[in-house]
Amino acid sequence: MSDSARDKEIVTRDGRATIVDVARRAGVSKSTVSLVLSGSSLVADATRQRVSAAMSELGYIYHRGAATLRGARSGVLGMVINDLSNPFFVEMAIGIEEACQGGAFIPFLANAAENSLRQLQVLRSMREHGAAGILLSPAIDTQLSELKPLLGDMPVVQVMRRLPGLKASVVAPENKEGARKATAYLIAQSHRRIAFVGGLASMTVRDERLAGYRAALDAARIPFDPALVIETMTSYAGGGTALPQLLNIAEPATAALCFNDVVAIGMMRALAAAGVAVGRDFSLVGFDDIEEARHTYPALTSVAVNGKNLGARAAQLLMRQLASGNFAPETVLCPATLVVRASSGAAPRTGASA
Amino acid sequence: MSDSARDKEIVTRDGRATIVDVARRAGVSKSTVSLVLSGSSLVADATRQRVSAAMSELGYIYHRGAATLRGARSGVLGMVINDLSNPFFVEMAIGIEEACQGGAFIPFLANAAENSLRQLQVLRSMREHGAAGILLSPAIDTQLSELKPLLGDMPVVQVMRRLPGLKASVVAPENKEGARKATAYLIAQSHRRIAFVGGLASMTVRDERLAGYRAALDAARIPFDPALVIETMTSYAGGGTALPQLLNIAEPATAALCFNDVVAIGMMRALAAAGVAVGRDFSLVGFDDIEEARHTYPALTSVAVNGKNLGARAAQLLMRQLASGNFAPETVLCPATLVVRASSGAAPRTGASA
DNA sequence: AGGATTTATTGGCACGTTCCAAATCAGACT
DNA sequence: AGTCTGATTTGGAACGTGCCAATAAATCCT
Repeated sequence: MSDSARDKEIVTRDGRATIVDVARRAGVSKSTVSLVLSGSSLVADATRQRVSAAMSELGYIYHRGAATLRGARSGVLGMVINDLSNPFFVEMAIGIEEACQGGAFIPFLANAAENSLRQLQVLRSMREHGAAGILLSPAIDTQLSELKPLLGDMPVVQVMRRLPGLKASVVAPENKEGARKATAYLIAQSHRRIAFVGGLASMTVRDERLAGYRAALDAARIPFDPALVIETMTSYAGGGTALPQLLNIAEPATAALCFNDVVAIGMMRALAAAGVAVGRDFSLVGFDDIEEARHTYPALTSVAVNGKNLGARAAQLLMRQLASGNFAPETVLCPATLVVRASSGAAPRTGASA
Repeated sequence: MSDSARDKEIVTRDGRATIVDVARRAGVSKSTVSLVLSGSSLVADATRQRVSAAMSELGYIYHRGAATLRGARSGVLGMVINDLSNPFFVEMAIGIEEACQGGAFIPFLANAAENSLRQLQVLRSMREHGAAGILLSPAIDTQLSELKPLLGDMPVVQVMRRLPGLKASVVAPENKEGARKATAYLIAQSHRRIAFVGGLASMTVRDERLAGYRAALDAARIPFDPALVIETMTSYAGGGTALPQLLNIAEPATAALCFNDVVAIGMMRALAAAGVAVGRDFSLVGFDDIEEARHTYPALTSVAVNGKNLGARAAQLLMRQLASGNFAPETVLCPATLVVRASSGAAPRTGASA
């Protein structure tokens, strides 16, 4: 009995069928099943169909672990995003997803929430699973030294954020130029006391945007006033906290360029609560142009970065590098254009300047 | 030469060190390294340290594929979310993430964007990688028959959404009761022409919320008018399209309960554009209470579901089931409470009723 | 001291897949 | 009939890790 019984029990163990089970069922060798799996043209049509039938009859599932063991690549891309509570990064993630549609890769997202320890765990886990590549927007306090050994030889594309010194491709918006344009626009609206609000000093993105702000001031011969530059958390709440420091001073600000839209919207709410008419008494400009910027009241003027496009470009770059095997770091800058809406306008005439 | 050379070359192949390489370097057997890896108390402290040192010297990375091959569980949870452009689901995902902090599991997120084909791919990929369990918010048009074989014996917890007939745990808000409370509140504000706006008929969540809406009407002896129930896409844009059908009719609506906040906010914008004062001329109530609801103007009255809590509860349930090995389906209902803000108020006295 | 028990360590096999070289087969041609 | 060619198919032999049974070393008990 034992011999015939062994022949009959096709599915071994805990219900998970293997290619050997499939092979036995279809009356071929496991090698043939493997060929069918990889879509090889070597196998005859009739055989292919017999094997496919056996697979679905047994509810076969491919065991990727066994495959990566033999060196096969896994077909997953890891995205590591750090601030999913900022809609901009969600739009970026969606852009990445969409760019991968129909391609050979499936992206998985992990949110590290600015926790660099968690970021390390997540990256390690992705590497352990044999991710083919990584799309990374590093946590604010990421240490280069701890990140480097973990990434090893995995192809990495940095999106939006960038870790100085990391030898990896970068896809980012023209932060400096965008901020310069926005500030120049406010100056053209005859604002002279223009604040820069939001973000923490350790963020490279903020450095770039701040540099654009200063460049525009310099070009207009407006002196830079450190009192008008305020660090905050990059959250709705953060935007609110900045307000007193801008209005309760000798020469109050009449306009603000915010580090991003989330901060701007938080600030807009605080302004409304303080009875200041945004767009008339005070001009507000955000950055990123998230979808919500169109729905605020008044609608928010913002520097459009197009997060979806940014994500898509990054995903395309990574997939192109994976396909070609050439991982030389590249830098892609995406345009940032000013979108004027109702939250900004001419400076009120009460100011000290002409 | 060949013999001594073979002994010296610790790291084989393409730079990836194995447990055997580590063992040789530390002067122990691979079994001992394996024990160190699993944190066993069997291994002596001195040995453990020697092994750990060897691991970091070689830049060893654990090969999870090989481990799952031997039957080990992978430590990843898969979350499959379908509408990441709805901030509610983002909040839910963050809740899941937070609940996994410090636990033994790392959650990976995949966005299927209501594409059931993609959802299948993503689920298959997660299963192939040996995910320990799945947190699923199924795509709208998911077919039970195609989902079932793919899930197989993987533990699944459905969050927010639910696929009728799927034998898996569910964590969801009290949709019916929440909608009932919101509608009763509008009735108490003396509204009589109350619309229900948004969502598509195929959504179970909508069915439940609509049922609550009807229950409140029935309790107040207000006749149900199908003309006041409008299907839309669950997007900002969708909310806007509904407006003409509510105002350009014989007895216009004076209030609306929206399927969710995104629809409500879209509708609020359309109302503002039409010159209708939200909160005075027209009362608007959303559902979910996403963070943005507090930032609209006027601030949006909404039925608070607490997406973070919902996600956290689901993650806890799944992890508890994984720890105990008992996968009997459970149902967890989370409270939904009405949060009144400025977007709703008493009905204008121009109406036909008392 | 000698066995019993505990504490550390170790080979070797198995897991499910891919790849390679080799084998088989069906015609076609010499 | 034998040989060649191209089209299919097939046995292994890895890949890196976990587990089990066995061993070696150290400690205990009487």
